[in-house]
Amino acid sequence: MKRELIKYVLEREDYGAEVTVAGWVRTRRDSKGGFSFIELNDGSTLTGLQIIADGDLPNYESDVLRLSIGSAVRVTGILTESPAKGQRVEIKATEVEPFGLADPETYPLQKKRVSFEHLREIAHLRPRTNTIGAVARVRNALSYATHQFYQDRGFLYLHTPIITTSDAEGAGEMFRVTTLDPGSPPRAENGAVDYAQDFFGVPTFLTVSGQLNAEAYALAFDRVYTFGPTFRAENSNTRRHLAEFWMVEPEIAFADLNDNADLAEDYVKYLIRYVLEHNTTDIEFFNKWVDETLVDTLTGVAESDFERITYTQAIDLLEKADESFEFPVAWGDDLQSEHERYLTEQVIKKPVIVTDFPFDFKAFYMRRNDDDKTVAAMDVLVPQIGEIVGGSQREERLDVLADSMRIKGMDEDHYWWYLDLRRFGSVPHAGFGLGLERVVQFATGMQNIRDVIPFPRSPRNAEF
RNA sequence: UCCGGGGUAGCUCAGUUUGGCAGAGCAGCGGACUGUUAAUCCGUUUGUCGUGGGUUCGAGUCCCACCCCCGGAGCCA
Repeated sequence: MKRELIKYVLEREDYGAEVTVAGWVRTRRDSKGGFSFIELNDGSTLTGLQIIADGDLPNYESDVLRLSIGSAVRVTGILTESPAKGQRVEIKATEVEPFGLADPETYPLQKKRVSFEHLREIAHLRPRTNTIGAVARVRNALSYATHQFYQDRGFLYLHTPIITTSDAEGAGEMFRVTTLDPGSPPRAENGAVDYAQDFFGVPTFLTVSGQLNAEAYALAFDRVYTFGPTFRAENSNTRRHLAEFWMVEPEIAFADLNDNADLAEDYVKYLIRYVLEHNTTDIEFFNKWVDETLVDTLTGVAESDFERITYTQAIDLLEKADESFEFPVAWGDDLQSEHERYLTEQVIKKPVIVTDFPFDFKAFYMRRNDDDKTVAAMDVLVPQIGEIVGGSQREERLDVLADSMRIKGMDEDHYWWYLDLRRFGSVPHAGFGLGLERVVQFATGMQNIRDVIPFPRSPRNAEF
């Protein structure tokens, strides 16, 4: 049987037409006038559709009165102008067909608000709540907008490997991938685990970034982007980190750090404008229930020019700051979270792109500046979230790259193919990584990153 | 991993200071009322007080160990 999504029904004005909808009951209120109100939600939009189920229905007693929150039902009826306040249209049911019911004694969700902490324990049912439902729609919109943004600009969507042998940046613990028996792995003569007998013949891991592979394709397609899951085995217990998260990584050839910053700014603004325009109902819901400054913040970001300062200028600002920081400010030390937040929230009060960080604490592949002290790196900082984008111009000069790798203590042989890209047709190129969940957090105002991904993976949590 | 705060009814939480019958609101259930919409009103059921030891006549409360959750920090996206 044909059915229509509720978000489209809510826009119709052809009263008297017959429509069929299906979804899950949010509430049922009985009137002693001999009929019931059923609020139905199918996830297509935040707003539910009100169903009027009259006592004359043949299965009113047997079925309608047993529909409670969480029950699945299909309804056919007449589109009607609602006589009461609260909604413009409603459905006067001619047929109510129940599917699976939900025992109200044991169904974990209730009409009242429950805490996000509790919803994480029922991650399989939480998409039926207003907030998590709205998060899912915004996340979907941001994903769609990402493809639209890059496709419109001629970028090639690139699928980079999930299983890798390289630890990309040398930073961050990785998840090992193996088919060896953890109880009794084969041993080499020296007693170490013999990975020659493992599936790939070498130690392998889940990727922490698709960047190195993306660089190879950028040097063939001019502009590419990846969009997929990445993994970090860090024991991070914060509201901003996950063990499995989705990252968008564009990589552009014939480009420098400035081009990179332009791209990042355009992209972030595009995403925010997209959800403001297309997810208005959800954003207003978040503005009302989660963060009442959200719409102002998002509008500000969409309309403002991001401030651009160098790391050295940032240190100057922090040293002049009339603020006592837990961590001291000194040129050569990385910016701490408190420093980043002070810059974007207190001093500049809008997104900031900080560039040209000291070589000492940045990755080997970042292009060294002429001052021989800094590299062409950039971080995009936004209020509340902090770092939302990290990127750099890549080192395209073979001798300099090799030198950087030696200084950082890396095995050049292992990266032979990456170095090849500098041997053959090397060009200046740049790219960045954007954590999708961080953007979902920013766009919704949701405080905890575990609430903006359907089934979060974090230390001690992989149940669903 | 470090610092801090927590874990008591299906949910949100009081009770722990000073050891002495296990509590409230909401949800659920029964009823009343009502074009209702976080409905309202009356009545009512519900407990491994995170787990394991210990002290005590007696432990939710005191002691020890461990587990888990939340916030902040580090790492980063």
